[in-house]
Amino acid sequence: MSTAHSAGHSRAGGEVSFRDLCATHGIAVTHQRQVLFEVMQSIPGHPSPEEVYALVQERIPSISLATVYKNIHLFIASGLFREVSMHHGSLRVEMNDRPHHHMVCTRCKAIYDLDEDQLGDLPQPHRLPNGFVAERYSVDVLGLCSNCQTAE
Amino acid sequence: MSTAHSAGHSRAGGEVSFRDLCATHGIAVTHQRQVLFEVMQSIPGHPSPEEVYALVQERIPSISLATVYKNIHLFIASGLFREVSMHHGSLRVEMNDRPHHHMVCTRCKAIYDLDEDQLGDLPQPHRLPNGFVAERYSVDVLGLCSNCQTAE
DNA sequence: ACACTTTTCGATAATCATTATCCAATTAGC
DNA sequence: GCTAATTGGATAATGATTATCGAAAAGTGT
Repeated sequence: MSTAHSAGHSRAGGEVSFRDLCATHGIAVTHQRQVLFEVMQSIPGHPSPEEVYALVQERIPSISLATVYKNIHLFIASGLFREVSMHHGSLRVEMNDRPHHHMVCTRCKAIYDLDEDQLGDLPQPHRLPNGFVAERYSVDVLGLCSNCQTAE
Repeated sequence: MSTAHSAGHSRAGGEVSFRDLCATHGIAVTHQRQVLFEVMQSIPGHPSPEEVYALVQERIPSISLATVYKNIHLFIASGLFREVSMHHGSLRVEMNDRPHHHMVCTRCKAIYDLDEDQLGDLPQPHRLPNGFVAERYSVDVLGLCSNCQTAE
């Protein structure tokens, strides 16, 4: 039988592609990273690190929460995943009472207000999935502020 | 001279309106709330509680950080201010690799994915203020999920 | 496969943001 | 002004995340 013996390169179904991914992104392949990656891809929605930790523990009981954090950050930095919100980690309050949106610098995390009329008209949602009722839109324009464009 | 003696009601320039605001929103008027409110309104951008605390301390050196937190939350709950981001406080990761946006329930904070084509076309930004260069848009549709619509 | 170098992992202490607690001080309503 | 209810201040407690550091595993050249 043609049992795959692709030791060197790779390219079969799923398992091997993670090695390629790591090679592409220049990070080392470890067992915990592989399992972490697979578990995260299998989770719908946007789990917290603790939730990911709990699920990975089913396969690697000895894994440490610190490892989960380290590798989630590594995956984000490598571009394998992405943060849901680029906003500051601490409570931020909106004092601008005019309707507006935000420009968020993905590098330095600065948030600038962007008046609604500077953005253009947003689509009106007819019907949203799951019976969700919209109250308003909040748009983040993600990009680089002028400072961070020049910085290396 | 017609020096205002509006002891009871109010309505002059700025200072008094805070009493009205509190009355409208059913919260008690205290010195620290008044100063906190004024300081926050004078700050551009989206300061952290620590930053607000530092500035309020200039006027009320004895104020406690806990008081700042308590009243920022009170102001948000009363509708005087609003949170910049409704997202969860902990790190959330995006595993959905298709272009999409989010529906965020303002009550239970759940985040649902919303495929890009379910939303409609977004405006193309021609030129953004401060030389900001946009990479992509991220839209949060804020509202209530089906569960929270029925809940009291 | 082997020895060596570098990176990663696991355990845990440390840090940061936020919340809870509890008593003194201040408001609100007579 | 008097009394009850609310708020403020100091600080301990909690929850999330990061730093530290020796042990284990991965990467590399042979």
